[in-house]
Amino acid sequence: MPTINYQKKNTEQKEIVNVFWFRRDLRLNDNAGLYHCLRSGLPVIPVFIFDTEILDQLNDRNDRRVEFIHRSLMDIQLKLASLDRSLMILHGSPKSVWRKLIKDFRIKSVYMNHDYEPYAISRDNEIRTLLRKNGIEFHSYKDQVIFEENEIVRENGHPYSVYTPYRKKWEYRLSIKDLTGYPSEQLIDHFHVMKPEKIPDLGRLGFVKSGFIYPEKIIHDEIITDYESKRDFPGIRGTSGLSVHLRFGTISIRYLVKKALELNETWLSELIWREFFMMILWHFPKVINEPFRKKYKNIPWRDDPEGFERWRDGKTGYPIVDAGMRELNQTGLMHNRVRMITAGFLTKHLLIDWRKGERYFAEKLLDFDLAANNGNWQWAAGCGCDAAPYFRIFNPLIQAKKYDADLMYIKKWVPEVETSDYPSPVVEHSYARNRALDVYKSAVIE
DNA sequence: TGAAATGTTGGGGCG
DNA sequence: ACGCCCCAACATTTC
Repeated sequence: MPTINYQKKNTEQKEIVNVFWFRRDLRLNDNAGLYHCLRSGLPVIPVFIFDTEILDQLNDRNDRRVEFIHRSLMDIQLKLASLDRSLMILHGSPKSVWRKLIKDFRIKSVYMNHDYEPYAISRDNEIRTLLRKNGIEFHSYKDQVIFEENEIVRENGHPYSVYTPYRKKWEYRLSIKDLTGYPSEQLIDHFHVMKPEKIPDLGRLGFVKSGFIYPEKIIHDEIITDYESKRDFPGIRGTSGLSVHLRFGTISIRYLVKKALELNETWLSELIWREFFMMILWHFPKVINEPFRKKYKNIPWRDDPEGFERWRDGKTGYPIVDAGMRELNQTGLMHNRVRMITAGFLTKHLLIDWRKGERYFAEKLLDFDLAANNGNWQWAAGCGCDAAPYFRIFNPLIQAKKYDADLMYIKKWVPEVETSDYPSPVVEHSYARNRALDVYKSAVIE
C-alpha cells in the first residue's frame, strides 16, 4: 500500500475545518448555506469580510448600512460567544482575505449563499477559482429568494418582463417545500470552539456613528393584515418596515412568505416584486446603465444642478416631496408611497435623469438593493419593464391631500411648512407637467 | 401604484 | 307642467 505523504510540516497540527462566509445573510436561524455547512461534519469557522472594494467607494464615512452590518454582526457574535464560539471578522479585499484564510487554516470546503448582483457574481467567481486552485470545495446555496432567475420563466423558457404573469406563475409554482426552513440555529455547537473575537469598532473600520436607530425586526401581524388599507399613508405605521432586514438577510424570506400567505396577499405581492426585479437585473444587467425599454434612451434630461440640490435637500417647495427627502436624509429610509412621489418629481417635474436620483437613493437608503432601486426608478421614469406609462404624472399636491390630509407626515419632517420660511415651488406644477409630456412625447420613439 | 380634460346625467331653481 | 340653465357628481377619454 503506497504511503501518501501529503502533509506539510506547518499544516501538520492544523485541524481540518469548513468555513461559512456570511454576506447578505446575517442571521444564524433558517440560513440555507449555514445549515449545510454545519451539517458537514467538520468544525465550522464562520467569517465575515468587510469588503474594502465596497467600503472604499462609499462617499460618506457616516454610513448607516455599515453600522447596521456592524450591529448585526455583534448580535451574531453575542450569541456565539455564549457558547465559546466566535465569528471571525476580516477587513480587506475578498481575494486578499481569502488568500490569508487559505494560508492560516486547513480548509476542506467553503460554504455560502448565492448572491446575485453583478459585482457579487464576479467576486464569487474569482473566489471560487482561487479556492479550486487550492483544492478547496465551494458550495453555494439559494437562500435569499424563494425562486431564482430561471425558476419562474415563460412557457418558451424566456424571462418575464411583465410583472402580473410573473407573479401568477410564481404563486402557482409555490409549494410547501419551497418554504421549508433550515434549522441552522439548532446546530450552533457545530461551530469550531474558539475564543470569542472582539468585533472591531466602527472607528477602526474608518466609519463614524450616525445616531442610527436600528429598525425593529418584529413582524406585527396586524400591520401586515391591514397592509392594503394603511400602506399608502406615510403619517401612520402602515408598512412592515422589514426592507432592511431583507436586504441584509437578518430575517428569512421563507419565514416572511409563510407569514404573507397567512396574513395578506397584497403584502406577498410586494415580496414577489422583490424577486421580479432581482430576476430582471440578473437577466438584463444592462439596466444598471440604460433604460430597460430602448425607446426611452433619447430623453433630453435637463442639466439643473440647482433643481437637483433642492430636490436632494428637501427644499422643492412641495411639502410631500420635501418631507420624503428629509426623511431619507435623516433616517436612511422613506415611506414607499413617498419614494414614488419624490422619484416622479425628479424625473417628471424637474426632468432630471433618473440615474442621478437612483444614485442618490443608493447612497442614502439603509435598505438599498440594486435590483429594487433600479427597477423602481425606471418604473418612476416610465422607462422600466412594466413601468407606468410616462404620462402618468403625480400631482404632489393631490398626493399630499389624498395620503397626508392631516399633515401628520409633512409636519413631522417639514415643521416650517406653514410659515414664511418655507420656499415657494421650484417649478409650477401644470407648467412642469406639460413640459414633461412634451419632452417625453417628442423623445420617445414610437 | 395618476390626473386633467371632456362628456354625460340628473336634480333643482326659475321663468 | 314644462323647458332651460346651472352645476355637481360621475364616467370616459386623453395625456
